[in-house]
Amino acid sequence: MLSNSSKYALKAVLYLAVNSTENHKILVKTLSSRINVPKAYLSKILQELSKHNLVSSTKGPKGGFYLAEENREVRLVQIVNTIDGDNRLTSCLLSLNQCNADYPCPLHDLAGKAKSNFLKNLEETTVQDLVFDIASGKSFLPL
Amino acid sequence: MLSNSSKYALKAVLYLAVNSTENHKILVKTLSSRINVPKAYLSKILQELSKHNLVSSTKGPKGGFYLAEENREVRLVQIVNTIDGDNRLTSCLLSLNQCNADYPCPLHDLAGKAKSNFLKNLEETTVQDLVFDIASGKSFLPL
DNA sequence: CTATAAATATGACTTTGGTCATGTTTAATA
DNA sequence: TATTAAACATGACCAAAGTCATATTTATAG
Ligand code: FES
Ligand code: FES
Repeated sequence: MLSNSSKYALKAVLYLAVNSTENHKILVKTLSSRINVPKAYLSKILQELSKHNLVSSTKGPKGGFYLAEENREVRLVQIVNTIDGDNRLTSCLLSLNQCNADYPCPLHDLAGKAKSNFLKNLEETTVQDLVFDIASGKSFLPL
Repeated sequence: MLSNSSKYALKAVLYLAVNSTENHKILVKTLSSRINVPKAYLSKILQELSKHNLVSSTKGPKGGFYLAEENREVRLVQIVNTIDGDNRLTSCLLSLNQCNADYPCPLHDLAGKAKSNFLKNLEETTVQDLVFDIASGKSFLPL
């Protein structure tokens, strides 16, 4: 459903969302040990996210990664699509084509509703929304 | 969500369900061209399914693959689990642990219902059920 | 009983996703 | 302005999924 890489990306963004601000940046090294993702690999993922303006960063001493206000409005689907590519979530379960409700495969009804529901949620939900859930104790950040 | 291999497995089983009987067996070669899956690869998948008694086969001249009556009662989840392993469908979206509703990750509610719904459907639905849908024009076999 | 047609078993090859290491650029600070 | 601490860029390496080829076993039919 989601690749390992986008799981890592989501964990990293959520950790930053909860723990960082513009004047409290976080080092890759720290992030790595906190969310339990290999440092070098996490680095590559963060750079990709940074290039697409989904997270913020500054170089040099006192630098690090953080989430600016704008980054908190990012929708989850942007993160997933940036890492996994666009059609991982929209392809049909049986063929490799787009899923098409007018010409549904036998599994379409089994998963179709679930799948489109999930996709819709990813499109509608922002990083900030998830932070609210965490803050209110509705969900927990796995480390 | 599903690996390529299990997509192929499902397509193959469905094709057999619709087009084969005990005295109308189908060659790998034929199946391969009909469902558009590389012959050698399909072979390997069918052998795996056969070993787990999810499809039937006989060797030698006039041999081939087919679905016996018992095979039509197979549940989709058996096919997927045989090919993909057991926990591809039950793992959490963020961590690598089992998904746990009592300690939900931030994505759990987003996808959790969808995911468990899909899983439940896979567990409840038999091959035969899908054949009914195809026969009644509710769904279509992608080739 | 022999020849042949099929699945089956095994393993090698290829591609892709994931992992890591090394060097380069940028910014702070002394 | 020199030093240094950090992200950034690039590419090599490894493991797993997917792909294919070859040899073996089994059953039919003549
Ligand atoms: S057509 Fe196959 S999942 Fe929608
Ligand atoms: S706990 Fe993460 S999906 Fe359920």
